[in-house]
Amino acid sequence: MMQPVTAPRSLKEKQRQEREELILQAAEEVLTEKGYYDTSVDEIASRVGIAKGTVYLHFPSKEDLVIAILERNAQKLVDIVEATVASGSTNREKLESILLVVYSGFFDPRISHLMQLPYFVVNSSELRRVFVEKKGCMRDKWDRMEALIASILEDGKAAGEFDKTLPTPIMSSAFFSLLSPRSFERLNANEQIPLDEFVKQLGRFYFKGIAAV
Amino acid sequence: MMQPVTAPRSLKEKQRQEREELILQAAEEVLTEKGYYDTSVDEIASRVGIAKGTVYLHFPSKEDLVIAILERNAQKLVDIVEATVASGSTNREKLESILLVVYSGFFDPRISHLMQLPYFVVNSSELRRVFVEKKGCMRDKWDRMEALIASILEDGKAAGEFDKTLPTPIMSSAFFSLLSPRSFERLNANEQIPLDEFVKQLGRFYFKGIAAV
Amino acid sequence: MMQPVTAPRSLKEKQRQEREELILQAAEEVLTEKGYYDTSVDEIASRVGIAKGTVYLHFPSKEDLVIAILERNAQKLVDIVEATVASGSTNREKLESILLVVYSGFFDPRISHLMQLPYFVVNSSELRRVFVEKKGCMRDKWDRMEALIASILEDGKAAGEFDKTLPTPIMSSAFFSLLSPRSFERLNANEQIPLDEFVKQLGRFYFKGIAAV
Amino acid sequence: MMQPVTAPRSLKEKQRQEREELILQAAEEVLTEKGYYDTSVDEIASRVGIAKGTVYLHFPSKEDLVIAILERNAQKLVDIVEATVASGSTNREKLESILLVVYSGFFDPRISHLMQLPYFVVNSSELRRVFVEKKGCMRDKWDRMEALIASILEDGKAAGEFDKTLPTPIMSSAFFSLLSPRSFERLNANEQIPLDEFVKQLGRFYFKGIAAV
DNA sequence: GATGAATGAGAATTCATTCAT
DNA sequence: TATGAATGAATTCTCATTCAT
Repeated sequence: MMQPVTAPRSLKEKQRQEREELILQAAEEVLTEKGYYDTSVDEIASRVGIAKGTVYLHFPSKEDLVIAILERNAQKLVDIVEATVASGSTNREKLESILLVVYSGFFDPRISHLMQLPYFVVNSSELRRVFVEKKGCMRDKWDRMEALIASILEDGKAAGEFDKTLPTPIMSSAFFSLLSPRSFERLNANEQIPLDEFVKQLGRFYFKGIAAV
Repeated sequence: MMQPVTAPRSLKEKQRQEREELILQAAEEVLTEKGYYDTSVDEIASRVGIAKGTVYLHFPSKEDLVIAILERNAQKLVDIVEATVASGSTNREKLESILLVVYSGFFDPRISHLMQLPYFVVNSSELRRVFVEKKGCMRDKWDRMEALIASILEDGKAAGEFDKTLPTPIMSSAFFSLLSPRSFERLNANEQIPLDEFVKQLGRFYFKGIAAV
Repeated sequence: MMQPVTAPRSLKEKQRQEREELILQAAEEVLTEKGYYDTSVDEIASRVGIAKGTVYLHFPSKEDLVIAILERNAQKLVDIVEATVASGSTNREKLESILLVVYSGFFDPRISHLMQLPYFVVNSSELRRVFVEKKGCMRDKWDRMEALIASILEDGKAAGEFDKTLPTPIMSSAFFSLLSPRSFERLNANEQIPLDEFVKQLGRFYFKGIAAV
Repeated sequence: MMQPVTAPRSLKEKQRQEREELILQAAEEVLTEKGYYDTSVDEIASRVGIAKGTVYLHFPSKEDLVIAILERNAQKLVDIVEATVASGSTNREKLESILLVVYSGFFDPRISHLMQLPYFVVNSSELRRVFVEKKGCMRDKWDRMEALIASILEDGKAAGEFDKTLPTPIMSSAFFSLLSPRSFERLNANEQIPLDEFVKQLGRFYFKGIAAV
């Protein structure tokens, strides 16, 4: 009662947070390596060095754990994209830097997961159902990113940089499609193109495609 | 009397083919709904209205069944794309018609699966291993499609239609990225854009992006 | 009615018998190679070159098929032993020749099965139950052989050749124990002893053991 | 306080050992009753009163469980035989006491399994493969027993007790053949001979058979 | 809180047996 | 009569989840 509201509590709480973070990291790791079904709670726990049961003190189910990861990643992505956008001056620069950051992230494990993981995970009736139910969380963030891109595009149109006759949704949709690092992965497997060259040319193509006439 | 010699044989064989077709269809259905791991052989069988064991008379394992579906789909896709390309006259028309046929197929269940299924299925360490081993089959077909697109793009460059300074791999990679009907699905969920309008604008954007200067 | 009792009937019947014989042979072959559970009706049928269902026209179940084989083998063994005994003149010669014929048979596939098969097959609750029930058939033959051996031993005792103070059941039991070619198999794997030398020495040992004092 | 340091550890460990022992016992029981193939992991578990999955916490597979039983039994048998041999003074006494202990064990379930189980189990192509691979374990112990018997026989020969002209392998092979309690089982079913009388007479026969001339 | 042993539903696969053709 | 496709019970093994310690 007289206790400081956050002191002893928050010590425990901090430890708790740290452990949860470790679980999330380990889970993300295994998940990316093996996909949803080949990831066992056992392996996650043993990578963290804790017991299986402890995982369940933090997340009510394997499913919830995975959802938590995806949500967190979605948030991270939004943050990165928003920060990136803020750093660009022109509308084109803003979009270019998003392109660059996402593709660079392909080799930066802290970022590459953000785009890759959903592909690895989404394929399960269980999880898909959740995505629909959790619209409030996951979907929200995705929508926010789309809105951000759309606003940049609209700004560009208003400024006469981008083609007014091309519907913004098409522009935005194309932009997202080009963002998937899978294209580059496949490309890179066959012909060795340096990443920055790839991104540069992709940008050239994209901005020519949406350029005002 | 006038019957082909293979009559009695082919009767049995025809029934066998029909049943196999039913299994493949049911499996494809469940697979698309639920993904590889949540699809049980039991459910496939019961959708066809046969016993579990019967499935194993046609396919030695669940894995083989899925592989068969993917291979068949890859072949169908190649066939469709090749036929589509043949029907176009200019290089642009050829690519435009591929775009159209793939997106139209989105609502034609016989075609929509072709592009969607691999995404749902590929995410399992088991199956991914198979894809590497089966390179001779699956990968071959995919490579063939890429080669086809690339050759159209090269022709276009030679003819002065497309931008010679843009590397063909980038053009081709971008083209494939835009092909994924997922973009449209997401788009369509939010804003109601008619499919043909979507494809038309996407084509406009793409060809402006790769147009010769 | 007026038909010859055995003519058209017996043609069919003969073919039937022949086929049954083929089935029995194939089954015995596979059974010896793989044991009861690893032998599938499918494989038996395909070795004969007939359909699985046809096997069931001859034998109501896999179990019955195996029982039939064992019974037939028991009969063959009895026949061989009885013929062998008849050919010997002294009691010792009679037993010696049984020893020899059984061990020689170890390399004669037509005989080796007779002693080996029961060991391969008997280990299944199903079959053991049957052995008890079918006492009338299998057991009978075995008993008959034991009686035959016992009578030779009794004769030998009466003739003053064998030890009267050694109970016949012990003599007979020991004789049967020594008959199992498995001992020789194991022995032969380690140290290379020629079969006839083995049998000779085994006989020497046995007859010294039961010799009259 | 006075407790050994290993207390808490060893409590868990002890329980684990106890449960494992129960599983081994139940498995041995069912195995002896039904043979390898008719023994299901389910039944073993339900005899112990635990869930199927729990069996797999102790043994990675049904096969491993059975191997564990056989190895343990082989070890027990070796131990018993070695102890028995040590207690005898003359070479004859040593062999006699082995005979006695194995046959007595026929009614002592803790011992009878040792000789019976291999016969019930070995007949499965699966397991036979394992026996070859695991030569280092199972076979080793069997070889050790054979070596022990052989050395007793050799000693007896050197001491002038046993027949020098009879090859040791034949003597040893005959001894092992006579050891199989199956002979007695059959005998006992027909004529009621007391066990110790049986063993006494069998010994008389055997030692007369190998006696020096 | 943390643990990890125990659970048991569920999945893939096999194969003796049946029966329509 | 012969066939072999179809059946489905049974088996092994896995793993998310629970709960007594």
